[in-house]
Amino acid sequence: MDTQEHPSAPPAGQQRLGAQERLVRSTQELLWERGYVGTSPKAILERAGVGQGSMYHHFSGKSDLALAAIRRTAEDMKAAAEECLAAPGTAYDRVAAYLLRERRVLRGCPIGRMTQDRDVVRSAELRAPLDEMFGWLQERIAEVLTEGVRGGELAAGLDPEAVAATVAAVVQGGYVLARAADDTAPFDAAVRGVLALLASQATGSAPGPAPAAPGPAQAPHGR
Amino acid sequence: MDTQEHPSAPPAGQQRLGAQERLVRSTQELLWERGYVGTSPKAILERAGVGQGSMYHHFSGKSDLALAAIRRTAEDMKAAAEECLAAPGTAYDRVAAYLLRERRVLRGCPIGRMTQDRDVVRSAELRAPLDEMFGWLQERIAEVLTEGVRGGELAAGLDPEAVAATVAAVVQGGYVLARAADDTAPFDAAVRGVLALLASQATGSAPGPAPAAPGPAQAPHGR
DNA sequence: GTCTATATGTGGATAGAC
DNA sequence: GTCTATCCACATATAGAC
Repeated sequence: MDTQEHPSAPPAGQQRLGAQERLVRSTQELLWERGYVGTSPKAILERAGVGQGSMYHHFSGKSDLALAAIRRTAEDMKAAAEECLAAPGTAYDRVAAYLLRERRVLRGCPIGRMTQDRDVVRSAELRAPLDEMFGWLQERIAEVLTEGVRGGELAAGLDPEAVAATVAAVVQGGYVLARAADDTAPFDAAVRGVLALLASQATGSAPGPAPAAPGPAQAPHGR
Repeated sequence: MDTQEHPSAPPAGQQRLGAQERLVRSTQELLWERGYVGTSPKAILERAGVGQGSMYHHFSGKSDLALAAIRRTAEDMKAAAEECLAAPGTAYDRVAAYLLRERRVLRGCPIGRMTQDRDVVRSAELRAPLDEMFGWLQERIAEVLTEGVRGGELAAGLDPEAVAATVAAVVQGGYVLARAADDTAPFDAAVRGVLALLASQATGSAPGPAPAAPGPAQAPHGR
């Protein structure tokens, strides 16, 4: 018989993980749903199914735990974006893959959301993962666009850094518009718009197949 | 001699206003700075320089006061945007004026920020002003672009609704990127990018002067 | 109308037992 | 390592005096 006598709350889907890992994952979820100020240690503990002592043993406090969660989320997002941007195809195709990838639009971006949280932005430590993630994203998109320009697929006058920032901004702003409307339509429209503008930068004399005008962008968005 | 005997805290800049108006303005500021969850009645009262009784006399509670503040802010934003979009000039010029207008980028958008607040988005009443404001904005930009297409200034293939959503998203997303970086540069880059893409939609055979390639977008952004 | 006093819950963390 | 008990401050609202 085990000495462990407290399966108090089986945290639905994290049964076989250690307390530390459960704490990080629960925090990731709550930060996404409620933001930093809106997330209390109590809520984290309940979701993770552990007691307070457990949390303060592994982490120095709320901000320390949030730091671990934010870092984890940023890494996850980076990996998801890289999967689209590193795919085979033209530069347009790869940027389109990133823009059209399946997203639960109405939930918003777990990293972008942190940006609206005063306590996060004011802490150099908590802000660092956001800065690093978005910096990387813009550079990576710019790289793809630069390849497109060098390969003759995209117009030589295109400014890769500026358009990369535009692409990243459209996604983040699309979330904002969609949440205001409680409808994914504005997100889809914004993506469609920037893709149409980008498509018109295709030279048509590219090595690869020229991108067709983007369709209605019927990405399978969840709620 | 006046019976009023409590100039307890002169609320810096709102001296001559009634308590109700001071409460609304203080709430507008605090919602912008800290969001809905991060704003306590106590903080509002302190900034407004009034007591609790005063607040609960004019408003039923925090959410009621927030509603008044959000409505006010949405109206203000609408007026500011209309000023740019209704200006004389080509469609490109008017959209550019909106995108390049002076903004305190690192503070973010007071309306867009509400979008990240769970309690706001989940309340139909609190979300309504956001929905209405962003809906109006996108329609208004689309109108301007439609005029540009009809007048032959912009390419006939341009989709005004989609590009309008893109423009609105670039602004909102630009705020997110800038706050993550604690630097206005990503905002400026995103705006520069979308303007360059839009400029390439100009036919060059327009009635008005064809827009020059957008410059470095040295808008006088404050911190 | 506006103020102060009071009430109840929660936020975030510490102490110390097992 | 993990739990429970305890602590103080604050969030939000009500009651009632002036």
